[in-house]
Amino acid sequence: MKSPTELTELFRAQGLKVTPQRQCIFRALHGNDRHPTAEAIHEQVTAEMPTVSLRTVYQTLHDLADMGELVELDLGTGSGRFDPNLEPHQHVVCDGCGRVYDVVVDVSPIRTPRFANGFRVDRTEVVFRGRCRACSAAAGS
Amino acid sequence: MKSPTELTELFRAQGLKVTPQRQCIFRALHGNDRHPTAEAIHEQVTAEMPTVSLRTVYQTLHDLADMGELVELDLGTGSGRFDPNLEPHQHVVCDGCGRVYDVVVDVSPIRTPRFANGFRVDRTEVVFRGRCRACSAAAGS
DNA sequence: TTCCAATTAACAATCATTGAAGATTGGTGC
DNA sequence: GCACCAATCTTCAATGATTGTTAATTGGAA
Ligand SMILES: [Mn+2]
Ligand SMILES: [Mn+2]
Ligand SMILES: [Zn+2]
Ligand SMILES: [Zn+2]
Repeated sequence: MKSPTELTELFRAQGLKVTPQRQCIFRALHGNDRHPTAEAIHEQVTAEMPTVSLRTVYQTLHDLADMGELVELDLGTGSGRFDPNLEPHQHVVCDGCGRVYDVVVDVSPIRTPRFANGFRVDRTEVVFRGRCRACSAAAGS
Repeated sequence: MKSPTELTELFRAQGLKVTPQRQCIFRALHGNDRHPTAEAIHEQVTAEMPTVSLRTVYQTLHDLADMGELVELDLGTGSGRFDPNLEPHQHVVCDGCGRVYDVVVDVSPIRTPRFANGFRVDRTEVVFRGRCRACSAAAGS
């Protein structure tokens, strides 16, 4: 994702308004590697601007996703995750706490299957599931 | 998943009752490679037994999943999918119609990442996303 | 056949997300 | 600096998938 400053320019260039709400959301996302939910961003934003609605957060997240500045992920954790990391990478998901970590793996050795029925594969997603150290310890007790 | 007959025995052996509703659900799942939603199973079941509730379908699906006779998948298609295929395999998902196909790929060449923070990876999921022939054609028009 | 715990059906509630509509405001042009 | 209006924001209702609750029903052991 671009920096808040660059996003401000980008929004203006596209004829979109740059509101304080949006800028606050830009800042909450910038450099955020926690794969936050809309709710998580909302909490972070309301700490600074208490009146911002969750609806506005969703709208801005989708605007950014539409512009390709953000990727929305569905990792089966109950709610969508938003990822400002646009580099090709894969994810590690904890079954216990739902935390998501980035990981770079070479997926090229996976042979993309060929389908007789004309299915066109656009992307290959790899998700590593398991338990983080804290959740392993908790489950063992 | 075991056959309806075997499941009947298995349920009895576990002290669970074998109701006509459950048997009908067993039959709807047996050999089903469509990765049905609870709703889809419910439709199939109500064709034969119109009074079966969706709640009962969910309950039985979860019972089967708890017994390891079924795998519940969240492939980001909006609702959970239930898979009676217990062989190791991966999935191909159409972004258009949400249909899910089985595919067997060798995931062993993917190096499971090692994490300094003690994350224990239990399984590696690979999802191939794209469009089926019908949806490619529809999108092109 | 009796009986009771397991199961079922009906329905309310939850959670994440989206729809709708009226109130507010960024920023362009004066 | 001020007026204006489309874009945006807030509020609140609605959606769709799933789960909680509870009273009525029933499988199957005795
Ligand atoms: Mn990521
Ligand atoms: Mn499958
Ligand atoms: Zn964890
Ligand atoms: Zn399709």
